[in-house]
Amino acid sequence: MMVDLLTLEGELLPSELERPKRVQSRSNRVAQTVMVARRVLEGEGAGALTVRRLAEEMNIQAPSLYKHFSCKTEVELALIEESMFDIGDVTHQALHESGDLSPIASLLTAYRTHCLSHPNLYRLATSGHFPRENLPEGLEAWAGNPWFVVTGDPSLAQALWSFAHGMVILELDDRYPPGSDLESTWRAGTVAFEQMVRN
Amino acid sequence: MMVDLLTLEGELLPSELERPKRVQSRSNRVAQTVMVARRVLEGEGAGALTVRRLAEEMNIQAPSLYKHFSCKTEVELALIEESMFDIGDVTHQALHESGDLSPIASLLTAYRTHCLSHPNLYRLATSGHFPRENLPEGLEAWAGNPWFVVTGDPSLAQALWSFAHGMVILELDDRYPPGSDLESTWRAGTVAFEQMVRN
DNA sequence: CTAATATGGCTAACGCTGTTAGCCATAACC
DNA sequence: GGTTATGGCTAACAGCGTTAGCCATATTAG
Repeated sequence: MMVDLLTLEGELLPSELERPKRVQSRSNRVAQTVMVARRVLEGEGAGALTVRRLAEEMNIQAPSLYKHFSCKTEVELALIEESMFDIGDVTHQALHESGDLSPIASLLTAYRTHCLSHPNLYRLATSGHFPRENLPEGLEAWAGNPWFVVTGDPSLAQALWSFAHGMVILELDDRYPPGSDLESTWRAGTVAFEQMVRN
Repeated sequence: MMVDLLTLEGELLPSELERPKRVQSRSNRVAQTVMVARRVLEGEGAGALTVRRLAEEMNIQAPSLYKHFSCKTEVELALIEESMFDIGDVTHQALHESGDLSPIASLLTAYRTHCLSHPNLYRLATSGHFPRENLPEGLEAWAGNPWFVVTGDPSLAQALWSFAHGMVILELDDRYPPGSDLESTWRAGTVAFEQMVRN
């Protein structure tokens, strides 16, 4: 992982990458479809996100959508891209508004709060095959950079992100035994990684 | 989380729970179906696991399967149960065969190795809605116990498991940037949690 | 031993999914 | 003004999980 460095507050910190641009701008109809898709997905879950349902929401017939998209996964790709931009924005912001929290705690809190409030979008964006080739260049690196910033180490960054994703996805899927004190679990993980950057 | 304690090697360690029994034994045809389902799923992925395909493998017609299962998810439930037993066995064994590794390192290594070598079964067992109500009583607690044993604390146990699951599922879905040094990432996470139990 | 019942196959079909082919009206362009 | 691209439409296909209903065999009850 190649990363530029700059001096910030006397410490060597990874520079913040530039927010990438979308590959190609969307036509009106495409943008509208993605909007509708997002609303349906977030409101009613992946099961409701069907081609016919999207068409119905736009008052056209299902096959007409194929004049704008080559397949359903292309719509989902747009949603994944939006989700990654959103998460990137939220996590970058958490770096600048840590308050009295440690950078790691701030990042984790922001990540958890945002992702849990967009469960279906998060699941879509983080489960199954990752369409790396069809995403804007630099998006993945930009979205992942905050994890590197707060740890200062690529391996620790990935480990921290893995912990955060595991927590979120398991919480979303109701995977922890009933009555689990997840606040405490987040705290335990936070401390574990905080201890790693102090040394 | 209520856990019995016993004295082991001078330390207070959580007792190992008893391996639960299956709720009801399977008829021949049911057992055969689950076997076939597992083979198809592991060999060709979730997309190949269709009712018609299962029937074809057994030389019967698709609707005939409904004489043995009320729905497809019941077959998947059996696979989830098997997967949890397998993972539980592997992780419990890792506790007794740590070698020169720390208990945490041993557990994580065993978990990673096993889960990565059964990708489709792991995805099925750990993604989406968790059918807690339809699993054998005690299975969840038994399978989760090793995480508690190596940490000595429920919150730390859940945090460690979340890290491990995040790592495995993200690795399975090819979610880490190409060229990532995942060995190093596992090591970083391992150290982070090991440091938490020393203190 | 016979009659009733349960077991486990079968075919046909339904409603849903994503998707394709092909037709046609309007809009834009040389 | 003729040509082409845009973006609708209907009809239809294959595959999905699933249901209804029929029927032969196996098991059990009287």
